[in-house]
Parts: sequence; C-alpha cells; structure tokens
Amino acid sequence: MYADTMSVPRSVPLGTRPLTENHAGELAAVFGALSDPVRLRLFDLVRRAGSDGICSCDLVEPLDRSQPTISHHLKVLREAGLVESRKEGTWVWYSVTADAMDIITRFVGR
Amino acid sequence: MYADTMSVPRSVPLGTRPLTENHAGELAAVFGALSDPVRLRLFDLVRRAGSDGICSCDLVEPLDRSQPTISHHLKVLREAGLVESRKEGTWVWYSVTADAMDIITRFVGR
DNA sequence: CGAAAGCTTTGATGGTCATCAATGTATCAG
DNA sequence: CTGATACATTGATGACCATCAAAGCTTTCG
Repeated sequence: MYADTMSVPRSVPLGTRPLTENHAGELAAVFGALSDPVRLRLFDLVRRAGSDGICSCDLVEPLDRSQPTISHHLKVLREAGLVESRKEGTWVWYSVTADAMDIITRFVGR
Repeated sequence: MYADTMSVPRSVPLGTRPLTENHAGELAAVFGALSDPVRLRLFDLVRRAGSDGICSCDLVEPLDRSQPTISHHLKVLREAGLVESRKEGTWVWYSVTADAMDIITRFVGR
C-alpha cells in the first residue's frame, strides 16, 4: 500500500545517488555547527575578516557572551572544518577554511 | 588590549552588514532543521521527488525509523520552511518549497 | 622571577532534542 | 457501521548542548 505502486517511475534524480548514511552524518555535522545563532554570527565575523583573519579577543564583546563560551563555539566551528586558527603570541587568529562554503554549495547543488 | 588597536582598519566587509541577532536566529533555525542526519536524508528524498512530491508513507522504510519519528522530522522541516505538504485522501505528499535553497544560497553568497 | 593578558579546560546546570510505544484522528473500502 | 490504513499527537526517557564561574595553561613584559 505504498503510494509508489500507483505512480509512474519517479523523475530523474538530481545528479548523484541519494545521500548515504555516512555522508548525511558529515553534512549534518557542518549544518549543526551553523545551527546556533551565536556561532553563525561568529562565522560571519570571521568570514568578513578575510584571509588575515580576526583575533579571538575581538569576538567576545560583539557577541555578548562570556569568553569561555566564545572559545567553546570557535572550537565547534573549527572541528566542523569551517574555520582554522593560527597562534601568534598570546593571540589566536581565526579565518575561514578554503573549502568551508564548498561543502554547503555542493549540497545546494545547482 | 584588543588586537584591533594594533592593526590597520579591517578589510572591507562582504557586501552587507554583519548578521543581525534576528537574522542569525532565523538562519540558525534553517540550519538546525538540516543538522540531523535523518532529516537531511528525508529532505534529500523529497527533493529528488521533484514537483510531484513524495508520499510520507514512502519515507518511513528507507530511513529505518518509526512512523512517529518520521512524522516528527517532517514537521520540523515543514516549520523551517524547507518542505510543504499537500493532503490527498489518507496520504500526505511532501515537496520542497520554492525558496528552500534560496535561503542557504544567499547565505553562502559570494 | 612574578604579574598580567589571552585563551582553554573543567564542572555544574537548565534546557532542548531524537526516539519510541501508545493513543488519537481522519479517510477509505466493504 | 466496521475494520483497516495513513498520519499526527502525547508522554516518557536518555542524550546532547549552551552557558557561566572557576581554575589551568602559555606567552609576554617589566
């Protein structure tokens, strides 16, 4: 009693196969990193900073969260592969990774 | 003691202003809907079905979750504005919304 | 060395979420 | 009306998560 039994063969898929369980898991992790308002704004600020990056110390005040909380969120973004960090003295500079947007763009497809 | 005080004015922003708190919240809701592997695969299946849509009854078995769980996830996708549903007899057909991908595409921006 | 600044880690807490079984609702067939 | 099918809602449970204060680590500076 599936609706399938009453319809013509489905239209041609988008380009590839349906999402595998593994691929879905990886993609979900990326979207999960972007599913928090604070992290989204963090990522936005880092992205605007361009290739130079932006110092972590400049991300606490504009987001109105404690410094450990910001540190936590940056870690999530980093582990999702969306940003990368480079240490310089006591500072840590964050910048977006090369393929940060590629992952999402590929999902959106054309 | 912000790094800002020791650097030249930041490079020019991407195109618009930094994400507002409200806009970040809305975007985060969309990404949140896509932050679960089951929902991602659900959305993928619905998207492949094209404009005809796909019957909810055909989404339970391939995802290996209980019917109430699938129903719950479809509701989340619907409330995020990613899919829409149309009832036909005892069946419910799901299809992607017109601007589902637009939201994400705009975020990726260039 | 010793103090201070930038950042991370730990522990605790309140909140949200994915999941299922059970139940409820609506629609169709006989 | 009765039974069956498709789907939604409810309630319970275990897992995860955002947040902060406190404490730890590392680097710089005097």
